[in-house]
Amino acid sequence: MVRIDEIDRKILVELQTDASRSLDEIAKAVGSSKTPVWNRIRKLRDAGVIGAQTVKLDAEALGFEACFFVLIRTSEHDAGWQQAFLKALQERPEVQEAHRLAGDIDYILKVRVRNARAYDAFYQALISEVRVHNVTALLSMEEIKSTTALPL
Amino acid sequence: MVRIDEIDRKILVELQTDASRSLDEIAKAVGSSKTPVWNRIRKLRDAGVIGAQTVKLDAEALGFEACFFVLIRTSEHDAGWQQAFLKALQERPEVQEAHRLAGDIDYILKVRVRNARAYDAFYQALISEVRVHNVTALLSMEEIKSTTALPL
DNA sequence: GGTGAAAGCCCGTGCCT
DNA sequence: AGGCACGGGCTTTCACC
Repeated sequence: MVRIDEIDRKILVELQTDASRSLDEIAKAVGSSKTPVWNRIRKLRDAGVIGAQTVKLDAEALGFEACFFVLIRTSEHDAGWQQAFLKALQERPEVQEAHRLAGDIDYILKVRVRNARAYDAFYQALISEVRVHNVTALLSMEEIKSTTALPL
Repeated sequence: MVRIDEIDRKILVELQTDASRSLDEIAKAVGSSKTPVWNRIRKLRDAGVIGAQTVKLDAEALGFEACFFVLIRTSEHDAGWQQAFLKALQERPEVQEAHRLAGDIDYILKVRVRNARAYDAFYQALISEVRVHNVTALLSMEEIKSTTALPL
């Protein structure tokens, strides 16, 4: 965990809100000026705190109208199985999130696809690649909120 | 749903991979040149297909070490309750995602907090604001994959 | 719809305080 | 470490093909 002072924090808030802002604007917003802000951003980037710069695309407008949360239970816990499962998830672009969980359910995935048929294709492909004991899919009806912003 | 041709698609792939690339680089990558690419980006932005530009921050490095998926069942389905619940979610910055679901479970949230105690504080605040019938929290042990990129 | 050039702004650096 | 000023490069526009 990195040490971050108040100005760093403000810079991150700005960048996370709108990364297209100019250095001058950010500097003014955080109460400093160009050079020090630029040095801080550079340092945060080098430290890996600031990662890739991306744009948020409108999934619905682009025809990705189905979103599933997939709860997975497995009986297999050996290293080989886990590695194969991990690889399968990394390779499939429709998997937007994957977490290993504590407790009853072993994994949760967020899967974004064009429609229910595309989800079934994904599901069939996945279970043919790796053995899973139990799969529950939760279908999203409405995305109420979606952000990657951290509550700094 | 917007009509997108092959060049638009390539531009979106480039932008969602790395939005800091220069127009020249993007133009070369998609096999076109500056001005037409710029016009397409402008059009896509105006149409709302391209949204905010953000940076990905390293949550762990910044001390956000706990991530929960929260499954919520409710018995209340009237408009007033739903509005209050929605408002509560929008206002709480630790809620990174919220979806209304089809089926047994009514809502799923993704909640990012500093630690388990912070999650409990969030949970207590939420249930004091709105009545919910049943809440299950899934604790993430490991973020295997995380992307907002659509499989264009 | 693609090319080229021109204007202005912004990034990144180096120097000075 | 913060502020200033300069050069190169990039965005954005416009006129032409």
